[in-house]
Amino acid sequence: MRLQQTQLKGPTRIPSDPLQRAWIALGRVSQSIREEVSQALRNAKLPDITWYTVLWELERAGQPTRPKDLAIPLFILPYQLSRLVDRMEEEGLVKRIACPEDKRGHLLEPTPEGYAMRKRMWNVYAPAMDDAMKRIGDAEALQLAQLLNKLGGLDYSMPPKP
Amino acid sequence: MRLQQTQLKGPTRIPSDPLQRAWIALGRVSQSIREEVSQALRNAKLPDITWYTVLWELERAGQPTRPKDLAIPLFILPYQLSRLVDRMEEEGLVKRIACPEDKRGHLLEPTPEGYAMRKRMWNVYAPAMDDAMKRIGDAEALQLAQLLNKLGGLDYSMPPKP
DNA sequence: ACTCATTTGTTGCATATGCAACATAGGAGA
DNA sequence: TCTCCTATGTTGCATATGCAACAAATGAGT
Repeated sequence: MRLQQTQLKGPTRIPSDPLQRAWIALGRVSQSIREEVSQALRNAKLPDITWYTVLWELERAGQPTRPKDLAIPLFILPYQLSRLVDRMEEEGLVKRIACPEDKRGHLLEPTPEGYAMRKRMWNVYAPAMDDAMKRIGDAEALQLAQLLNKLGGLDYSMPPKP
Repeated sequence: MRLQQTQLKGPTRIPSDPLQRAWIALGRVSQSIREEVSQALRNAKLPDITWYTVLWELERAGQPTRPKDLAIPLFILPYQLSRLVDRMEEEGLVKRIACPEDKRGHLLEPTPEGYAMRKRMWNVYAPAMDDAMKRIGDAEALQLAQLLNKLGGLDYSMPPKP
Protein backbone atom coordinates (compact mmCIF):
# COMPACT_ATOMS: atom_id res chain seq x y z
CA MET A 1 0.00 0.00 0.00
CA ARG A 2 1.74 3.05 -1.26
CA LEU A 3 0.69 6.39 0.17
CA GLN A 4 2.24 8.30 -2.68
CA GLN A 5 -0.73 7.47 -4.81
CA THR A 6 -2.88 9.83 -2.82
CA GLN A 7 -0.44 12.72 -3.31
CA LEU A 8 -0.77 13.43 0.41
CA LYS A 9 2.90 13.05 1.06
CA GLY A 10 4.39 13.54 -2.38
CA PRO A 11 7.43 15.69 -3.10
CA THR A 12 7.24 19.23 -1.76
CA ARG A 13 4.79 21.29 -3.77
CA ILE A 14 6.58 24.40 -4.90
CA PRO A 15 4.39 27.35 -5.84
CA SER A 16 4.71 28.39 -9.45
CA ASP A 17 6.70 31.50 -10.21
CA PRO A 18 3.59 33.64 -10.79
CA LEU A 19 2.15 32.50 -7.45
CA GLN A 20 5.39 33.37 -5.71
CA ARG A 21 5.47 36.79 -7.30
CA ALA A 22 1.88 37.45 -6.31
CA TRP A 23 2.63 36.26 -2.77
CA ILE A 24 5.59 38.58 -2.40
CA ALA A 25 3.83 41.55 -3.90
CA LEU A 26 0.82 40.96 -1.70
CA GLY A 27 2.90 40.95 1.47
CA ARG A 28 5.00 43.95 0.64
CA VAL A 29 2.38 46.18 -0.91
CA SER A 30 -0.28 45.55 1.71
CA GLN A 31 2.25 46.30 4.41
CA SER A 32 3.54 49.48 2.85
CA ILE A 33 0.09 50.81 1.99
CA ARG A 34 -1.23 50.10 5.45
CA GLU A 35 1.81 51.69 7.01
CA GLU A 36 1.24 54.79 4.91
CA VAL A 37 -2.28 55.23 6.23
CA SER A 38 -1.31 54.34 9.80
CA GLN A 39 1.32 57.05 9.68
CA ALA A 40 -1.23 59.61 8.60
CA LEU A 41 -3.41 58.73 11.58
CA ARG A 42 -0.44 58.79 13.97
CA ASN A 43 0.64 62.17 12.65
CA ALA A 44 -2.83 63.47 13.37
CA LYS A 45 -2.61 62.00 16.90
CA LEU A 46 -5.55 59.77 16.18
CA PRO A 47 -6.04 56.12 17.19
CA ASP A 48 -5.07 53.14 15.08
CA ILE A 49 -7.02 51.90 12.05
CA THR A 50 -8.32 49.00 14.12
CA TRP A 51 -10.25 51.39 16.32
CA TYR A 52 -11.79 52.95 13.26
CA THR A 53 -12.89 49.57 12.01
CA VAL A 54 -14.57 48.67 15.28
CA LEU A 55 -16.33 52.02 15.47
CA TRP A 56 -17.44 51.73 11.87
CA GLU A 57 -18.68 48.16 12.25
CA LEU A 58 -20.71 49.19 15.25
CA GLU A 59 -22.09 52.21 13.47
CA ARG A 60 -22.86 50.16 10.39
CA ALA A 61 -24.71 47.58 12.46
CA GLY A 62 -27.08 50.32 13.54
CA GLN A 63 -27.69 48.72 16.90
CA PRO A 64 -25.80 47.46 19.95
CA THR A 65 -23.80 44.46 18.84
CA ARG A 66 -22.21 41.47 20.55
CA PRO A 67 -18.46 41.05 20.40
CA LYS A 68 -18.83 37.64 18.79
CA ASP A 69 -20.76 39.24 15.94
CA LEU A 70 -17.98 41.72 15.37
CA ALA A 71 -15.02 39.43 15.66
CA ILE A 72 -15.62 37.54 12.45
CA PRO A 73 -15.69 40.38 9.96
CA LEU A 74 -12.82 41.96 11.83
CA PHE A 75 -10.54 38.93 11.69
CA ILE A 76 -9.80 39.49 15.31
CA LEU A 77 -9.48 36.90 18.04
CA PRO A 78 -11.84 37.12 21.01
CA TYR A 79 -9.16 38.03 23.50
CA GLN A 80 -7.79 40.69 21.19
CA LEU A 81 -11.19 42.27 20.86
CA SER A 82 -11.72 42.01 24.60
CA ARG A 83 -8.71 44.16 25.38
CA LEU A 84 -9.31 46.42 22.42
CA VAL A 85 -12.73 47.23 23.83
CA ASP A 86 -11.16 47.71 27.28
CA ARG A 87 -8.99 50.48 25.89
CA MET A 88 -11.71 52.04 23.78
CA GLU A 89 -14.01 52.04 26.78
CA GLU A 90 -11.32 53.70 28.89
CA GLU A 91 -11.14 56.42 26.26
CA GLY A 92 -14.91 56.75 26.37
CA LEU A 93 -15.48 55.76 22.75
CA VAL A 94 -17.64 52.69 23.29
CA LYS A 95 -19.60 51.28 26.16
CA ARG A 96 -20.55 47.77 27.18
CA ILE A 97 -24.20 47.38 28.03
CA ALA A 98 -25.87 44.36 29.56
CA CYS A 99 -27.24 41.76 27.19
CA PRO A 100 -30.74 40.60 28.11
CA GLU A 101 -30.77 37.32 26.20
CA ASP A 102 -27.36 36.09 27.26
CA LYS A 103 -25.90 37.01 30.60
CA ARG A 104 -22.43 35.87 29.58
CA GLY A 105 -21.93 38.55 27.02
CA HIS A 106 -22.89 42.14 26.50
CA LEU A 107 -23.67 44.56 23.74
CA LEU A 108 -21.27 47.13 22.38
CA GLU A 109 -22.35 50.58 21.40
CA PRO A 110 -20.37 53.67 20.41
CA THR A 111 -20.72 56.65 22.71
CA PRO A 112 -21.43 60.07 21.21
CA GLU A 113 -17.68 60.66 21.49
CA GLY A 114 -17.22 57.42 19.58
CA TYR A 115 -19.31 58.62 16.68
CA ALA A 116 -17.47 61.92 16.68
CA MET A 117 -14.11 60.20 16.76
CA ARG A 118 -14.97 58.03 13.80
CA LYS A 119 -15.84 61.12 11.80
CA ARG A 120 -12.61 62.85 12.79
CA MET A 121 -10.66 59.76 11.86
CA TRP A 122 -12.40 59.47 8.52
CA ASN A 123 -11.28 62.98 7.64
CA VAL A 124 -7.71 61.75 7.85
CA TYR A 125 -8.27 58.13 6.84
CA ALA A 126 -10.05 58.90 3.58
CA PRO A 127 -7.47 61.25 2.04
CA ALA A 128 -4.63 59.03 3.23
CA MET A 129 -6.23 56.00 1.60
CA ASP A 130 -6.80 58.00 -1.54
CA ASP A 131 -3.16 59.06 -1.61
CA ALA A 132 -1.91 55.57 -0.93
CA MET A 133 -4.02 54.07 -3.69
CA LYS A 134 -3.82 56.75 -6.33
CA ARG A 135 -1.26 54.91 -8.44
CA ILE A 136 -4.04 52.78 -9.87
CA GLY A 137 -7.25 53.89 -11.51
CA ASP A 138 -10.81 52.85 -10.83
CA ALA A 139 -10.90 50.12 -13.45
CA GLU A 140 -7.69 48.63 -12.13
CA ALA A 141 -8.89 48.91 -8.57
CA LEU A 142 -12.01 46.99 -9.42
CA GLN A 143 -10.01 44.31 -11.14
CA LEU A 144 -7.64 44.13 -8.18
CA ALA A 145 -10.53 43.81 -5.75
CA GLN A 146 -12.00 40.98 -7.80
CA LEU A 147 -8.72 39.10 -8.00
CA LEU A 148 -8.13 39.50 -4.29
CA ASN A 149 -11.62 38.36 -3.42
CA LYS A 150 -11.19 35.31 -5.57
CA LEU A 151 -7.87 34.62 -3.90
CA GLY A 152 -9.41 35.02 -0.47
CA GLY A 153 -12.39 32.89 -1.34
CA LEU A 154 -14.79 35.46 0.02
CA ASP A 155 -16.20 38.78 -1.03
CA TYR A 156 -15.18 41.49 1.37
CA SER A 157 -17.08 44.22 -0.31
CA MET A 158 -18.14 46.59 2.39
CA PRO A 159 -16.15 49.79 2.24
CA PRO A 160 -14.92 51.51 5.40
CA LYS A 161 -17.38 54.38 5.14
CA PRO A 162 -19.58 54.58 2.11
CA MET B 1 -5.42 85.13 -1.44
CA ARG B 2 -7.59 82.10 -1.21
CA LEU B 3 -5.92 78.83 -0.30
CA GLN B 4 -8.71 76.78 -1.77
CA GLN B 5 -7.32 77.48 -5.21
CA THR B 6 -4.35 75.22 -4.53
CA GLN B 7 -6.55 72.29 -3.53
CA LEU B 8 -4.25 71.81 -0.56
CA LYS B 9 -7.05 72.23 1.93
CA GLY B 10 -10.09 71.51 -0.17
CA PRO B 11 -12.96 69.31 0.93
CA THR B 12 -12.00 65.87 2.17
CA ARG B 13 -10.96 63.63 -0.69
CA ILE B 14 -13.04 60.50 -0.49
CA PRO B 15 -11.64 57.43 -2.27
CA SER B 16 -13.84 56.17 -5.07
CA ASP B 17 -15.88 53.05 -4.43
CA PRO B 18 -13.53 50.81 -6.43
CA LEU B 19 -10.54 52.12 -4.48
CA GLN B 20 -12.33 51.46 -1.21
CA ARG B 21 -13.21 47.94 -2.27
CA ALA B 22 -9.64 47.27 -3.32
CA TRP B 23 -8.38 48.70 -0.02
CA ILE B 24 -10.65 46.48 2.04
CA ALA B 25 -9.93 43.37 0.03
CA LEU B 26 -6.20 44.04 0.23
CA GLY B 27 -6.26 44.31 4.00
CA ARG B 28 -8.45 41.30 4.64
CA VAL B 29 -7.02 38.92 2.08
CA SER B 30 -3.38 39.66 2.80
CA GLN B 31 -4.04 39.14 6.49
CA SER B 32 -5.91 35.88 6.07
CA ILE B 33 -3.42 34.43 3.58
CA ARG B 34 -0.48 35.34 5.75
CA GLU B 35 -2.19 33.88 8.78
CA GLU B 36 -2.76 30.65 6.93
CA VAL B 37 0.93 30.25 6.18
CA SER B 38 1.99 31.36 9.67
CA GLN B 39 -0.23 28.70 11.11
CA ALA B 40 1.41 26.02 9.01
CA LEU B 41 4.81 27.07 10.32
CA ARG B 42 3.58 27.20 13.91
CA ASN B 43 2.04 23.75 13.57
CA ALA B 44 5.40 22.46 12.42
CA LYS B 45 7.04 24.14 15.43
CA LEU B 46 9.11 26.29 13.12
CA PRO B 47 9.96 29.99 13.49
CA ASP B 48 7.94 32.84 12.05
CA ILE B 49 7.96 33.87 8.38
CA THR B 50 10.10 36.88 9.27
CA TRP B 51 12.96 34.61 10.24
CA TYR B 52 12.68 32.84 6.94
CA THR B 53 12.86 36.11 5.08
CA VAL B 54 15.99 37.21 6.92
CA LEU B 55 17.67 33.87 6.32
CA TRP B 56 16.71 33.93 2.68
CA GLU B 57 17.85 37.51 2.11
CA LEU B 58 21.19 36.67 3.65
CA GLU B 59 21.50 33.52 1.58
CA ARG B 60 20.45 35.39 -1.54
CA ALA B 61 23.03 38.07 -0.94
CA GLY B 62 25.71 35.40 -1.13
CA GLN B 63 27.96 37.23 1.30
CA PRO B 64 27.93 38.68 4.81
CA THR B 65 25.56 41.62 4.78
CA ARG B 66 25.06 44.74 6.89
CA PRO B 67 21.80 45.15 8.79
CA LYS B 68 21.13 48.45 7.04
CA ASP B 69 21.26 46.68 3.68
CA LEU B 70 18.71 44.15 4.87
CA ALA B 71 16.37 46.52 6.61
CA ILE B 72 15.34 48.30 3.43
CA PRO B 73 14.30 45.31 1.31
CA LEU B 74 12.69 43.76 4.39
CA PHE B 75 10.61 46.81 5.24
CA ILE B 76 11.82 46.51 8.78
CA LEU B 77 12.87 49.21 11.19
CA PRO B 78 16.44 49.14 12.50
CA TYR B 79 15.46 48.40 16.07
CA GLN B 80 13.17 45.62 14.96
CA LEU B 81 15.95 43.98 13.01
CA SER B 82 18.35 44.49 15.88
CA ARG B 83 16.26 42.43 18.28
CA LEU B 84 15.26 39.96 15.61
CA VAL B 85 18.94 39.21 15.04
CA ASP B 86 19.44 38.98 18.80
CA ARG B 87 16.96 36.14 18.96
CA MET B 88 18.17 34.42 15.83
CA GLU B 89 21.71 34.59 17.12
CA GLU B 90 20.60 33.07 20.44
CA GLU B 91 19.13 30.20 18.46
CA GLY B 92 22.39 29.84 16.58
CA LEU B 93 20.93 30.61 13.15
CA VAL B 94 22.96 33.68 12.28
CA LYS B 95 26.12 35.28 13.58
CA ARG B 96 27.36 38.85 13.72
CA ILE B 97 30.88 39.25 12.50
CA ALA B 98 33.06 42.35 12.71
CA CYS B 99 32.89 44.77 9.84
CA PRO B 100 36.31 45.98 8.67
CA GLU B 101 35.21 49.15 6.86
CA ASP B 102 32.88 50.47 9.50
CA LYS B 103 33.45 49.81 13.17
CA ARG B 104 29.92 50.89 14.07
CA GLY B 105 28.23 48.03 12.33
CA HIS B 106 28.84 44.41 11.61
CA LEU B 107 28.08 41.81 9.00
CA LEU B 108 25.40 39.16 9.26
CA GLU B 109 25.88 35.64 8.06
CA PRO B 110 23.78 32.50 8.44
CA THR B 111 25.38 29.67 10.36
CA PRO B 112 25.25 26.15 8.92
CA GLU B 113 22.24 25.61 11.18
CA GLY B 114 20.77 28.74 9.63
CA TYR B 115 21.01 27.34 6.13
CA ALA B 116 19.55 24.05 7.30
CA MET B 117 16.70 25.81 9.07
CA ARG B 118 15.79 27.79 5.98
CA LYS B 119 15.55 24.58 4.01
CA ARG B 120 13.40 22.93 6.66
CA MET B 121 11.15 25.96 6.75
CA TRP B 122 10.83 26.02 2.97
CA ASN B 123 9.51 22.47 3.05
CA VAL B 124 6.57 23.77 5.06
CA TYR B 125 6.41 27.30 3.70
CA ALA B 126 6.19 26.29 0.04
CA PRO B 127 3.24 23.88 0.26
CA ALA B 128 1.43 26.22 2.63
CA MET B 129 1.85 29.11 0.23
CA ASP B 130 0.68 26.90 -2.60
CA ASP B 131 -2.40 25.89 -0.65
CA ALA B 132 -3.18 29.43 0.37
CA MET B 133 -2.92 30.73 -3.18
CA LYS B 134 -4.45 27.88 -5.11
CA ARG B 135 -7.78 29.63 -5.62
CA ILE B 136 -6.24 31.61 -8.44
CA GLY B 137 -4.38 30.34 -11.50
CA ASP B 138 -1.04 31.37 -12.89
CA ALA B 139 -2.41 33.91 -15.33
CA GLU B 140 -4.46 35.54 -12.59
CA ALA B 141 -1.52 35.47 -10.22
CA LEU B 142 0.62 37.28 -12.75
CA GLN B 143 -2.05 39.87 -13.29
CA LEU B 144 -2.47 40.28 -9.54
CA ALA B 145 1.26 40.72 -9.07
CA GLN B 146 1.35 43.37 -11.77
CA LEU B 147 -1.55 45.30 -10.31
CA LEU B 148 -0.05 45.15 -6.84
CA ASN B 149 3.33 46.27 -8.06
CA LYS B 150 1.76 49.19 -9.85
CA LEU B 151 -0.17 50.05 -6.69
CA GLY B 152 2.97 49.86 -4.61
CA GLY B 153 4.99 51.87 -7.08
CA LEU B 154 7.79 49.35 -7.06
CA ASP B 155 8.50 45.95 -8.46
CA TYR B 156 8.99 43.43 -5.70
CA SER B 157 9.76 40.56 -7.92
CA MET B 158 12.17 38.37 -6.05
CA PRO B 159 10.48 35.20 -4.93
CA PRO B 160 11.14 33.70 -1.49
CA LYS B 161 13.19 30.81 -2.84
CA PRO B 162 13.47 30.36 -6.55
C1' DA C 1 43.18 68.87 13.00
C1' DC C 2 38.63 70.34 14.88
C1' DT C 3 33.73 70.73 15.03
C1' DC C 4 29.44 69.15 14.25
C1' DA C 5 25.72 67.00 11.78
C1' DT C 6 24.65 62.35 10.06
C1' DT C 7 24.67 57.47 9.87
C1' DT C 8 24.32 53.04 12.14
C1' DG C 9 22.84 50.30 15.49
C1' DT C 10 21.23 49.32 20.40
C1' DT C 11 18.47 49.75 24.67
C1' DG C 12 15.18 51.36 28.77
C1' DC C 13 10.74 51.63 29.53
C1' DA C 14 5.99 51.58 29.05
C1' DT C 15 2.59 49.23 26.50
C1' DA C 16 0.70 45.54 23.62
C1' DT C 17 0.40 40.75 22.33
C1' DG C 18 -0.16 35.55 22.19
C1' DC C 19 -1.18 31.60 24.57
C1' DA C 20 -3.29 28.81 27.78
C1' DA C 21 -6.08 28.63 31.67
C1' DC C 22 -10.04 30.26 33.58
C1' DA C 23 -14.96 31.73 34.82
C1' DT C 24 -19.59 31.74 33.75
C1' DA C 25 -23.79 30.91 31.06
C1' DG C 26 -26.34 28.30 27.70
C1' DG C 27 -28.18 24.25 25.80
C1' DA C 28 -28.65 19.23 24.66
C1' DG C 29 -29.79 14.77 26.31
C1' DA C 30 -30.84 11.33 29.99
C1' DT D 1 -33.89 18.24 37.04
C1' DC D 2 -29.13 16.86 36.58
C1' DT D 3 -25.03 16.27 33.97
C1' DC D 4 -21.98 17.46 30.75
C1' DC D 5 -20.43 19.58 26.59
C1' DT D 6 -20.14 23.92 24.19
C1' DA D 7 -20.13 28.92 23.58
C1' DT D 8 -18.68 33.45 25.15
C1' DG D 9 -15.54 36.39 27.17
C1' DT D 10 -11.72 37.57 30.27
C1' DT D 11 -7.17 37.31 32.47
C1' DG D 12 -2.17 35.90 34.32
C1' DC D 13 2.00 35.60 32.65
C1' DA D 14 5.79 35.51 29.72
C1' DT D 15 7.29 37.61 25.59
C1' DA D 16 7.33 41.06 21.90
C1' DT D 17 6.82 45.72 20.32
C1' DG D 18 7.07 50.92 19.53
C1' DC D 19 9.09 55.01 20.77
C1' DA D 20 12.46 57.98 22.21
C1' DA D 21 16.89 58.36 24.02
C1' DC D 22 21.29 56.83 23.61
C1' DA D 23 26.28 55.50 22.14
C1' DA D 24 29.70 55.17 18.83
C1' DA D 25 31.74 55.97 14.35
C1' DT D 26 31.84 58.39 10.10
C1' DG D 27 32.46 62.14 7.07
C1' DA D 28 31.92 66.89 5.49
C1' DG D 29 33.15 71.63 6.07
C1' DT D 30 36.39 74.87 7.94
